[in-house]
Amino acid sequence: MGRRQDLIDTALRLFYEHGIHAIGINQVLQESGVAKQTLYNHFESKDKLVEAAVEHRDKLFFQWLESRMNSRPAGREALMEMFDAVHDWFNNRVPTLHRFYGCFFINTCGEYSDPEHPVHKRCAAHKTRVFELLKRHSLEICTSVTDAEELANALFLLKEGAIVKAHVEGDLDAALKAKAIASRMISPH
Amino acid sequence: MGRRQDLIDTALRLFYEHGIHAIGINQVLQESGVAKQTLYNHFESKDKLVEAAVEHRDKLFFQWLESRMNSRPAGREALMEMFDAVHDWFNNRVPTLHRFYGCFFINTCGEYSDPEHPVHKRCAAHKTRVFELLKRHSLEICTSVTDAEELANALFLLKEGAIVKAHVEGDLDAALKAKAIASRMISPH
DNA sequence: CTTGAAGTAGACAGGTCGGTCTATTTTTAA
DNA sequence: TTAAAAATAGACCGACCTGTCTACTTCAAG
Repeated sequence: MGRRQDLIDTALRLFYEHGIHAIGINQVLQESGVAKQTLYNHFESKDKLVEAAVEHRDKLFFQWLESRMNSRPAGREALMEMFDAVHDWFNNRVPTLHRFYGCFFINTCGEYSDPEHPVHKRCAAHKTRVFELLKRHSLEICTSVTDAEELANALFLLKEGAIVKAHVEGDLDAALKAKAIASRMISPH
Repeated sequence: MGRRQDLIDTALRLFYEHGIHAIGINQVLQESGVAKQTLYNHFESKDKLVEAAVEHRDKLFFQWLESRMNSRPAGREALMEMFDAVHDWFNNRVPTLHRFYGCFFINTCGEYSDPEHPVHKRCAAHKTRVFELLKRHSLEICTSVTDAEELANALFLLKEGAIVKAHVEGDLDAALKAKAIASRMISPH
């Protein structure tokens, strides 16, 4: 793996569980077993490590979601699969995503509220990427681009809402409820 | 107002904008113009001040939302008004809620992920309170309690999703898009 | 006028923060 | 085998952290 990746993995795990400003560089070093100078050979500052952790989470999450959706026929079934996938995530059945502590990107934007900050921008880019994935599948079952965008938007909001409800209120069935709503929205097509 | 409220107001403003762990007690003291000992006369620790800030935000936000919804006839119109209200919030037209930095409760849960932590619990209680408000109005236009709960849940998810989209992606029209979706969901009733 | 509560200013304590530096050891490749 | 590169441990820096303590001031109620 290499020390660089060890640092990113450990940092991501700690940042995700406790928040970024609550975790010091020394804790990342101790838990990863890497020396301080090695960290600063790979990253010029804590902020750069944060950026790398966000980028890594983006890759992990997006690839997981995309492959889950690709396991089903494009369009309606893939879109429904998204809700089953996040349901598994909420209920800690996806080890690669760690234990569920809400959405890392939402949480991180709570700590980096300035939309011009590189960390915030990376979080925004992740969400946009997921939205484009939904839009791609929505196009399969919609008669116009406008309809597809509206459907993708609706599904996106339901998914984000479910993440929030699952994390803040501890509602482990939030994804299934969102799926039921989404199902009703698509079926009349 | 009194020093205690000065501290809560200042703490809430700073916590909301920058996150809780990024703000030190000394900064709250400096910006509020209160002495350190006075803070520790009113609050036994920073955590208690955080709790008070969350409680205050709950009061501010809920009273604002409820009064906005009460300005319209109960039921469908009040529910639609919710989306107009949060639209104003996203676009910084609600001074009492400060400039928009996403949902303080969502952001705070990102920093206090343990669901047993008092701060997390207060955030969850806030969301539940809002949900109950939606349910109350949903009951006005639904034929069964089950239907009302499902409608309230759908509207809740759309609203939470819109908050996330507005904050993370900077989509200032997220509330209006959510409203359009909600409108289509209610009209067939 | 006095007494006591509340607030102020600021030093202080022990610890952690991000980050730099040195000196040593391990690893890698020529 | 040897020289360069990478990683190590850990001291060190100045700043900041939460929280305590002391000494002084403000001010209202009796």
